[in-house]
Amino acid sequence: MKKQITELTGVKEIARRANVSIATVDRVLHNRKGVSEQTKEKISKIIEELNYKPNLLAQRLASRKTLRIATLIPESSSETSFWDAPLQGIELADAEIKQLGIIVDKYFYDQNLIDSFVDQTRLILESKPDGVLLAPSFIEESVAFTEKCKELKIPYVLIDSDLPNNGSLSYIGPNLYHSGYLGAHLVSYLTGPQDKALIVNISREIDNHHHLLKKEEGFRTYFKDHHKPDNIIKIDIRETDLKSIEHQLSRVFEENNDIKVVFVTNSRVSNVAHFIESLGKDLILIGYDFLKENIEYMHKGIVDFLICQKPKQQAYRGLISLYRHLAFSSPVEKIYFMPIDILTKENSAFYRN
Amino acid sequence: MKKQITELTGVKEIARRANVSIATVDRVLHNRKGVSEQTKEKISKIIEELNYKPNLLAQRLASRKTLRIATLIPESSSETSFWDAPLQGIELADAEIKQLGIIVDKYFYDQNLIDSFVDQTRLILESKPDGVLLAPSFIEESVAFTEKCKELKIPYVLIDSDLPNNGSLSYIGPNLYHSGYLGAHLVSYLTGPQDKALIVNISREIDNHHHLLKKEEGFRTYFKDHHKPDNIIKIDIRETDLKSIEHQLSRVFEENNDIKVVFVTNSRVSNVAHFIESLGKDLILIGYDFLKENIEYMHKGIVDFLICQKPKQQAYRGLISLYRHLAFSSPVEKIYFMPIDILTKENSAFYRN
DNA sequence: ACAAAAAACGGGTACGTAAACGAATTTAAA
DNA sequence: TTTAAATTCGTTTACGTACCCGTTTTTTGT
Repeated sequence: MKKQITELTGVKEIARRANVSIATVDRVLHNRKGVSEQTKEKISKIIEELNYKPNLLAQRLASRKTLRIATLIPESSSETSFWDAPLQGIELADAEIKQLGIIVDKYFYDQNLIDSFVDQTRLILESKPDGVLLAPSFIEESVAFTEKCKELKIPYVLIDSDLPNNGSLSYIGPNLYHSGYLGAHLVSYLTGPQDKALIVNISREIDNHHHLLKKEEGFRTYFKDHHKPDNIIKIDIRETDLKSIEHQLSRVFEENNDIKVVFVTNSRVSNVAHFIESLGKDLILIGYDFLKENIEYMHKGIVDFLICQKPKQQAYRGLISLYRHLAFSSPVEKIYFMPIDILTKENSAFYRN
Repeated sequence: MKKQITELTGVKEIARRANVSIATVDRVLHNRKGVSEQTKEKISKIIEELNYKPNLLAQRLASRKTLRIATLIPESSSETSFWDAPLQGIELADAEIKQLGIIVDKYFYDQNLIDSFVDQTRLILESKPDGVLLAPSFIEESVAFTEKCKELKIPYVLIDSDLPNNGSLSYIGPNLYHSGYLGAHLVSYLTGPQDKALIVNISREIDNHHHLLKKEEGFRTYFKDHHKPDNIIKIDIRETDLKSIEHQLSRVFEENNDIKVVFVTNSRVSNVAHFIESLGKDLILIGYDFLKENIEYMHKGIVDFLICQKPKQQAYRGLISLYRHLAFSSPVEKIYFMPIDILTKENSAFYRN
């Protein structure tokens, strides 16, 4: 004996009203072929009227296919633990959606080895995933990869840095220029217009460098607007071990003993802090990212501000929106700039990375 | 002809291995009675072995009941639009979960009328919801309400302010003390240790006041640690229309012409900004919340910093975790302090409330 | 020892949608 | 006109779990 609960919605009701079977309704819903123009129109109209929204639960349940999403980010290195956070975001999202029939395959590359990146992209393409989450450190190679994805109709989401004019489903990450601009603004609270500033770029690969240049540009622009523009010194450090860094820094400080502000364009600020601490000068130091070592120097009073953009959230959001796109074809924001967070001694304990 | 996809998981597999029916497995899963101790143990063991996790989709689909969640927050008033943001958060979450069989009933009260609050709580209890999201402005009445919820086994989540030692499922909101402390820390960047500070509390109801006092306490503690503690003046403004506010402020400024810093303990900072602008003095002004009018004064340079704690996110998170708790009995963080965000002219454009 | 009550268990349908498969109908080819 | 092919559509099973209802087994009482 069937219990007939009168449903006012659902394919069944549509089928009843249109005087067809649910299979036919299903066909027009997924606009598969095999339906005459006439009945198709009739059904469409009823769907419209009922403002039918499919039951997402039933939909996912009935569709037997398990979606596979590949993620590709740098591996955490001994030099910086920055990429721990995005990985955590991925794992968090993974835990949430794995129960819903989604498989997340994690791939990693070495930020100092272009080849490792290329290798991994090849592996990913071979595995034919349904979607890709990518942190595109190497621009040229990333473009090549995403082109292939486009050919294969694999949607992909970019995090951490963008590939302009690229056909990604979404970009989730910082607005680099503005974060540099904000850095200079903070500096302006702490200094007079005559004080000299030092910009420190620490990065081996020229490609990652692009990331840093954007921040530098923002920083310089603010100084141009509010300070004497020639008050800025800059140093590029390509040898990224601690010893080389300190060596280079000490050279700069010997040559310029009137530096008041130091702006480090990435998470390597703790290395600079280590040097400045030994220097014993009372400088203002601003850097990036919520890393353990950076926070420590902030609490010591060596680092004044950290700028941060929720790397964990970036990856988490990226995966979730990819999942929603694939599973429910939900709309996705094309560009999602993360907020530019300011961390101080006093609020870092509450920060959500 | 049935297509037999060999499932390694699921109740069916458990039933097969235990040599019982699905129904029996179901009984032990929900520990309903009607199963002998013996078979119960056998099944439990297999469940353990298989590390069985129920398919959430199927679970929700099969359970016909639609969950109802009631939300109770202040209505947006002409005096402050603060509560627009939590409402948006609620609506966002609502849109997401309504497709999953959850109904959200929204209730509102007037922050200046205790009775309206009590009335609404009564309505909510009559409707017998499965869960409640509450912004407990009036402490005593809120406690009475939550007590009844506990009796009726209705889980509830608190946002915006906490009821200490209360049996809520979760509290999602600011740590008020630390946000005040941070405010003072920012002030310290902008002033010398001799400068005088004015604390402004603007609130009609004594209950809301509790909220403000916590912030004030944090602010004062920082000053005690780093400045002369007697450098603080304080004013309580109970008549909250613009005219009264300006009248009171002008009196204070007449009596104290050496005030350098103004700390407004809630979102009414724009009113103070309006006064200070007309005053023409170059003061440092810090206040709360990402409201349109506040942002405007920040861009004018009247307001220096805004402290903000994602009210929209608070409500959103609250609803989502309530939903997950009810639908999937997911674990919930007992206390979730929101990050303490610092807004300046330069990063407000990217802020996510 | 026997009936009655209680406990233990299985069969089967439902949730709302997907999709394979086959039946019916129309159209095109001969 | 006949038949093959293509188009249009309906029936049915399946997804994994919940739970009603009826049947079998065990326990209890006399």
